[in-house]
Amino acid sequence: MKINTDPKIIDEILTRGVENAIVLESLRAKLLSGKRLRVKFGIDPTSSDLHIGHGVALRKLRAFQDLGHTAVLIIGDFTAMIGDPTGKSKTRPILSEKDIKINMKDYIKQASLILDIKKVEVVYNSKWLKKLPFSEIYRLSGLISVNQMLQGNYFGNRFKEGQHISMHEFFYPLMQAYDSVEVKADIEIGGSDQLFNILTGRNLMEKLKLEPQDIMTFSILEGTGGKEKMSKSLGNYISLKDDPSSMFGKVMSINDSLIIKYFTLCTNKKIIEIEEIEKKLNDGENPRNAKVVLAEEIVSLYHGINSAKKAKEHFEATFSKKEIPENIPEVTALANELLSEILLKQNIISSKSDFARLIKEGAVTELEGGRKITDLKESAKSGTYKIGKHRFIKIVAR
RNA sequence: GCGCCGAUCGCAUAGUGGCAAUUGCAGCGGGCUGUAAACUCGCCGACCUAUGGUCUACGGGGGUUCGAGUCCCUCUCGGCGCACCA
Repeated sequence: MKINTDPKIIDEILTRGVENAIVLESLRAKLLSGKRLRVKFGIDPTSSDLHIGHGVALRKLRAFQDLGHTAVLIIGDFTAMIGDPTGKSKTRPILSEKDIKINMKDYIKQASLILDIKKVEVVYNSKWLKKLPFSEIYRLSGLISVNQMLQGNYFGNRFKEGQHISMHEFFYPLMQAYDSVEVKADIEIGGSDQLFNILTGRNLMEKLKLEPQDIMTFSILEGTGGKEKMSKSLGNYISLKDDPSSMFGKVMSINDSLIIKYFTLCTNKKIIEIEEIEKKLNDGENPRNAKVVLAEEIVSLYHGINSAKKAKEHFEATFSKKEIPENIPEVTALANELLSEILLKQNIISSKSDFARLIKEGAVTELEGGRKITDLKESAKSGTYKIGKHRFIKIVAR
């Protein structure tokens, strides 16, 4: 495949959602040169699914692919065992090999939702890191200065505050850096929280008299709550594996202030169109409308346009018009069985005390009769029940 | 090895010997509507014969006390400092 050097496309790659481009002019020159570049993106299998925050970098990687460059996807099966200390105030627990294997299992499958996976060079960093003899690690770590490690970044803060820093944590940036050496990266991309690690790669390559990689980092995508970065452990993430409906719903639930950022980072909408939307929002247009467009865009990227349309209909029926959704889970109830017991068995409520609270708050309704349940000892009758805003269950009594 | 500090409900935090325990985040519910947003009010250990009652909970074990998250002893884990060694 020939390398596309269209300056317009290159310009968008270099700017859209980009926080740091180091060195910008070198990047541009490389991309314009027509040379096939090796673009590295590393991801640690620390959780079992990828979310649209990962999608930001993966989509950028795809953009490079579309120009004809080589995407090098590093699965950090080795680094995951140590745990990236970035942004953590505490040392991260070391994951077991077993956990990592489970997590790795369908990373590739998920990544292929975005990447042209046949053309991706997928590599596992245990391949080289596992074999590195101590003498070599000793030599490599000699090339990185502790002063640098402690300057300004998270290690620095922890050091100043007198918090524990384990020696092994210093190896994380070093390992990530060594990955770059091993795969001969021309460019490494990642979230802006990875800047220090990626810079260490650039640094190490220089010390080893290699052409140093250039760097692109992207703004970190906030999760649905709007404050914290999207992450599985915070439960504020939109997974690439989410089914169309819940993906749609989660996008609808993002904080209004994130709409433009999501458009920029998570969709292919043209910049001009995004600016148009932004203008309308500033003019007081209902953010809901922008979010519907956003949700449809995002869902169709991962599930196709038809599923996206269906998800939209489903959402509007359920939440805008408050209709009863289709596909409500159905259970059969035994005679005299209590409603609370059924809900508990179905994991819809967490305890009978929980049920008592919900009843007190008027959250349980029997839909056909439009009747609020007020009795704790209500026995299960046939009907559709709604618990809160989005928990539904259909009961068939025998 | 010595010394100091710490361990509380998912996370983070408060806690004079009367505590199912403060506050923030997250979560859940009601209201409102623009939606699973924002705002607002409320909830947020379990169980029951349920405007009350019982049980279980502040790292583990023991003790003092009418009563212990709070005091004492001990163990475990973690952090920091010092010493030692190079």
